[in-house]
Amino acid sequence: MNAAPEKPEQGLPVFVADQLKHLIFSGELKPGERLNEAALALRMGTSRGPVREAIRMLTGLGLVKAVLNRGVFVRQMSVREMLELYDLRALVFGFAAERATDHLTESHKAQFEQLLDAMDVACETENANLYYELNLKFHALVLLLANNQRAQVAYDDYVKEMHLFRRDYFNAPGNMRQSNAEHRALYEAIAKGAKAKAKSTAERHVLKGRERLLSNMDSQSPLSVF
Amino acid sequence: MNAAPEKPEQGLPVFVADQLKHLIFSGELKPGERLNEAALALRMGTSRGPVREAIRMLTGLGLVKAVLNRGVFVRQMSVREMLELYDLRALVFGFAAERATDHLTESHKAQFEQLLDAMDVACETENANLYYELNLKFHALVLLLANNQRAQVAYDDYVKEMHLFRRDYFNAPGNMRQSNAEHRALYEAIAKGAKAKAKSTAERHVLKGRERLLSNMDSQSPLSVF
DNA sequence: GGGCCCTAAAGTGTCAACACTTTGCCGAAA
DNA sequence: TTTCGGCAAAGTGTTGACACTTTAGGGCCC
Repeated sequence: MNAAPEKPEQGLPVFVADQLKHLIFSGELKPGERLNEAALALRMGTSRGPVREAIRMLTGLGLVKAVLNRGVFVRQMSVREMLELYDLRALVFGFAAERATDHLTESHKAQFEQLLDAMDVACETENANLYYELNLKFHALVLLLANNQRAQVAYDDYVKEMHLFRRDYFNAPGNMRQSNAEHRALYEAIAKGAKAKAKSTAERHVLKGRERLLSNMDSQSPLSVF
Repeated sequence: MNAAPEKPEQGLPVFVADQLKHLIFSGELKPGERLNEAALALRMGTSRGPVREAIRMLTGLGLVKAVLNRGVFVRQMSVREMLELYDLRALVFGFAAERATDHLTESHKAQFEQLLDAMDVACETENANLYYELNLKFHALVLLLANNQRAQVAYDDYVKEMHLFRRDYFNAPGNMRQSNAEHRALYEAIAKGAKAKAKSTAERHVLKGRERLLSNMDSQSPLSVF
């Protein structure tokens, strides 16, 4: 159960921080939950010092929130924050799609088509997990082609951050086919060099997720909304 | 010379981190410079523990970079990073300007006009520092009206982060008048509710800064470019 | 039975000491 | 003079101990 004694190659705090990120994004540490320094130190096989430093890194990244004398808690995203995040994600994805038209090579085209086909297969076999993975790769490829590293990590952070939202509303598959149709339209716009089309298609593709969230909110318990 | 013994109200690490941010953004700690834990601890009147934790927060924020066993260094921005940052800043500012059309009140209009007039005065008196301050407030007001807190802090971070660029190229005033003309055009577009116009005007306004940077790079020593 | 205070346990905040790594200096050999 | 080896100083990495705050539980009074 102990963490792997693998790589203090970059210092214990970094190692612990990576472990914690994994615990958070995998859902083992749930939003709102408190992080116990002593317990974590024991689990990671270090003293509390490196654990505290790791936690401070996460506060800088906005993954946890510290309250004086009471501990640090995994950040909880409100609906409002989630909606705002969708807006920014759509913005950056649109930006990336527009730029991607300038750096598309044959090799990239092949990757795109391979991904699209694989996602079609995932649709037909109703394999939501696989589709999710491929979907991430598709988006990552667009961001890569945008040739703007800063935008790339920003988008990546946005996606990761969305995992801090409580999971209940967040599992609306079934529109995989619809989603992949949008992917194809986006790819074709990029391949044609149609910048404006690529941009608006990409933006709308992300905003679809925002709308899904909103309609899910309406139909669910209204007390958790604000 | 010692830091004010004012507010451990939020914990020493947070206090130290704030001090460090101030040292960095004020230029007292220059990009590339190393942070000496013991010296800082002495200066802040604490032990090294809280200093280390504060530094880890800054690494999470991307303000400093740690190298194992060799210390942490104030981050240095390359030209490429600076250009990428301008792109994102333009994107977010355009987004904000578009949204701002939806939340403009009479009170805000008054604030805008007051700022614009004050900037005109700053232009005529060649008061670059004052213009810079007012300019920040103008942009902040647009972001406030966008009604998206996440975009607001993102934009703020972008602006602060640009201070990590070496200062040499970064002092091209003289186009204050031109700049304020763009401000006026942007405000008018927002006031009219012309979303597309507001968006494109805002984007271009920021990208002007990017172009200035590029032309400055061309005319200066070519060895620092990459 | 319900509410209040008091106390012990748990947990966070801070510190000083120790171990290890890097850096700079000095002298000896070529 | 230059270079290489090694020693000492400086600096970072980590730890365990101690102080303080919060929390939970039990007993007492009303």
